[in-house]
Amino acid sequence: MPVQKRSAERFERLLDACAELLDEVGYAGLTTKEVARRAEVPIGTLYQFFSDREGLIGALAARNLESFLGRVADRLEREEPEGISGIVDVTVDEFVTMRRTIAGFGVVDFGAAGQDHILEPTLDNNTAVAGRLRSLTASLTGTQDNAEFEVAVRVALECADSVLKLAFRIDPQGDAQLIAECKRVLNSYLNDRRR
Amino acid sequence: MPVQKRSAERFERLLDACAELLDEVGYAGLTTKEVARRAEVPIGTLYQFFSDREGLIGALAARNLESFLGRVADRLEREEPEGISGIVDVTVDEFVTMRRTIAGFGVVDFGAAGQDHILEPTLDNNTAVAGRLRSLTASLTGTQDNAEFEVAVRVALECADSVLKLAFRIDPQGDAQLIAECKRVLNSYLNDRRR
DNA sequence: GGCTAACGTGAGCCCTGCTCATGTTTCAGG
DNA sequence: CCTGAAACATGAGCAGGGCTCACGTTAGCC
Repeated sequence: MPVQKRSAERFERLLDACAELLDEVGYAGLTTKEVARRAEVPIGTLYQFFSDREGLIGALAARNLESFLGRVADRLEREEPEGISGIVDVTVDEFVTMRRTIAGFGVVDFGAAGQDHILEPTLDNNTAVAGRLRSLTASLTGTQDNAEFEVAVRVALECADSVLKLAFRIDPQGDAQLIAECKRVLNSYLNDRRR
Repeated sequence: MPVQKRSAERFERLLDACAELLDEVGYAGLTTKEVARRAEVPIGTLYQFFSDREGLIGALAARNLESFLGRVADRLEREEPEGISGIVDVTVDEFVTMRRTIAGFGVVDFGAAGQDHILEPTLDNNTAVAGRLRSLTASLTGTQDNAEFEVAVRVALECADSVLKLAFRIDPQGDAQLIAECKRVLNSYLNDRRR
């Protein structure tokens, strides 16, 4: 991570260029040379900030995650939704909104497929996300924040991620029916689990 | 697709080598040069059978799909399981078995992530799989094979795929608790849906 | 045997990820 | 203001990957 001011700007520019390019050419088509060219940063500088191509994409994923958690935390605090389905609504809707508005979010969200352990070196990505989400929601639901609950959140997160990916594969704006189905899956599962 | 005998053998050897290598070096680390070397086939010949690297992996995914559908169809016919949860059991268990025994299955199953439309050019992979699974199960359940049901199968498939991927990320033999959770998700969702 | 189409081959082209030797800038402590 | 060291900047070039293509070999029909 850079500490000086110009470096920090370049760092952000590189992430922005990376996100844009992911939307244009996809994960496999992304080249570090083109990212550097877009950001108007020499290739050597890119490699001063990021260990390698995966590190670059991982940093983008981390930025996405922080942004997502911030937005969800804000809305949960403000709206204090009721019960599981309220939290599911907020979380899914916020994910959908980001998917529609944040460049590259559809390709890497919190970590590109196949490529893991980029957010926390010892955890796989969605586990890291689940951990953060769990501490966010446990207080709201009053649910015991135990091992059972942890598993439930992890499973729910995997399902949500995959069904929403499907929703956006069908329709670039996100197929409404499938977004509704996503919530249905989560509600059915999480409600059944509480017995 | 090759037609002569020696070619057909080489074709299979290439897929086998590809599957092995995927387990060893992962999706990103797979090189066509190494696949060809392993299969003792010149690199030019590989490109006579497969349009490119993705075509090679796509062919492996197609072979996996046929194998999976064959196994599931066999077991469903033989055991005639009761209700939704019976079918879920058989299907998930068969997937888990293949995941444990078929080389490369954990990496590509029916199509590597991010990379789509390799089984059917117009459909995304899991939609193609869902279509095949649907015609397999519709007769058994007596369920109307309608649009509603199609959506349900697609959603269920995405969830199953992602939760099982998680189960095998946690434990190379497949975490038993998460495999159970996978069935739970599917049962909760599919039962709730029938109302 | 002759002929054509299918199959077989691997040196090498082009492009990519990444490095590294060499400079330049920043800034704390004097 | 000076000075030194640490942080930052740079881009030619290397290693290695995907894929091609011009040229050889075989299969199988007449």
